[in-house]
Amino acid sequence: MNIRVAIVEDDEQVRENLARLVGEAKGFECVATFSSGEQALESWPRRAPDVVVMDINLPGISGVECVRQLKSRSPDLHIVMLTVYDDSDRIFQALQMGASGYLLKRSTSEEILHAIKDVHGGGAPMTSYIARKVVQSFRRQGASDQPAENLSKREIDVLEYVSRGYTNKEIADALGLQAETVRGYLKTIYSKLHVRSRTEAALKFRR
Amino acid sequence: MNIRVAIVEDDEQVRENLARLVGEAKGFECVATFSSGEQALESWPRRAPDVVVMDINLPGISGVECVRQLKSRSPDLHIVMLTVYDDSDRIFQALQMGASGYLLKRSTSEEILHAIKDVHGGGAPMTSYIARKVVQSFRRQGASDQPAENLSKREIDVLEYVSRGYTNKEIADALGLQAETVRGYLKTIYSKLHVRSRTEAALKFRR
DNA sequence: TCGCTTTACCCCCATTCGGGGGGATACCCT
DNA sequence: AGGGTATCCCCCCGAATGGGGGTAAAGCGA
Repeated sequence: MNIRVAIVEDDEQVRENLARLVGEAKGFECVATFSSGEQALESWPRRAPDVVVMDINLPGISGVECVRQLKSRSPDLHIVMLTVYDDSDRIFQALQMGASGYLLKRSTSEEILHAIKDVHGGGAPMTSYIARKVVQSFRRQGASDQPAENLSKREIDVLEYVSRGYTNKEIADALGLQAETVRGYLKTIYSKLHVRSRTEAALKFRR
Repeated sequence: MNIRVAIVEDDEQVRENLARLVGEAKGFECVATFSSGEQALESWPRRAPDVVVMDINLPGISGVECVRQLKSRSPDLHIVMLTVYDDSDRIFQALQMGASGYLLKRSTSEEILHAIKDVHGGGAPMTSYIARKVVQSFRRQGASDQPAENLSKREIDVLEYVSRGYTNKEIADALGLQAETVRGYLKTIYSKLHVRSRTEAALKFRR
């Protein structure tokens, strides 16, 4: 029983090479190749592949978004992302969306086939370099869960209103402050929570 | 055993009248009066009152905010709000913050004493006029819980990114759209969810 | 008394956002 | 063929937001 593999990759060279590698290897089978996320989502085979090898950097819709949609259709799908850079933000996003493994594009043929076999068996393959990035991403986000309480009383007051969808002016009215003061608190809240918008802050607070 | 009552009301006339009413009535006792939310929060008696009568419209911090802070200190506190207008927004806010009852300022002495006795016994007294406003508020907010799914596929895609704290531009990149298109979707999302900001939409989506 | 934090306020500035208009396809249903 | 809906794009505008500075008083522990 071959492992059925699909490939989503815009670079023709890389795509062809991957397809040939998978097609010729014993125990593997390349059932589809796509040059964009849109194409993959449109022409997705009725009989789903076992593993998808997906470029994280696609033109049009991103690899991360493509992962999100594929996983919502086939939750059991195993997806290996291909990355060129140490793009830890995107790596973390893809993790959240349900990707299982990460490879650098310059991996060897053996590493690639091993990774496909690995995710198919439920593993989470990634190079040690990528693994370190992933750990860093998790730490960055886990770190803000514990010490979320180095916020001052007043900052928490403000955050509570933010997390109810209030505007700065409404918060100022509710707390008897100037709108400028509320903005001042928000700035320190953002830096303490490591976020860049009120929506992110609200979501982190209402975790 | 008297019902221990505290009063928070900025208008001296109203405050005095209420204090006298409560102080002279059998079974009631006025243990504190405050002319502002700030004063109430600062000088809150160590021995908490049973019931608080609170003006919803205070100078400085609002009655709603005062309710929020008092309830976070004493969750068992029963609070009756005094309202002059048919301010259904504030009424609903105070409800969320933990107030129990609502009175119009022009209520009779009997109505006021009855309301205090009522909340003390676990009731939720309010005039029929206010009750109707409350029901309306609930309907406005409950209505958007059920038919949250008249959103189109694409709108849900956008909303999912919004509820992860993405900006419009980031969403556009992820979905392969123009930022203007994302804004267009957001506008219809807001009207369908009856919200006015991405933060509110995100919170409602992640209900 | 010296730092330190907290609270509260202020300025500028570029970008983003929200609300109001439009459009243009395309599809489905009747 | 007409009505409805979904998708995608565009304009304007004023307000809100986020990021960068800053000041100053009050409180607190060392």
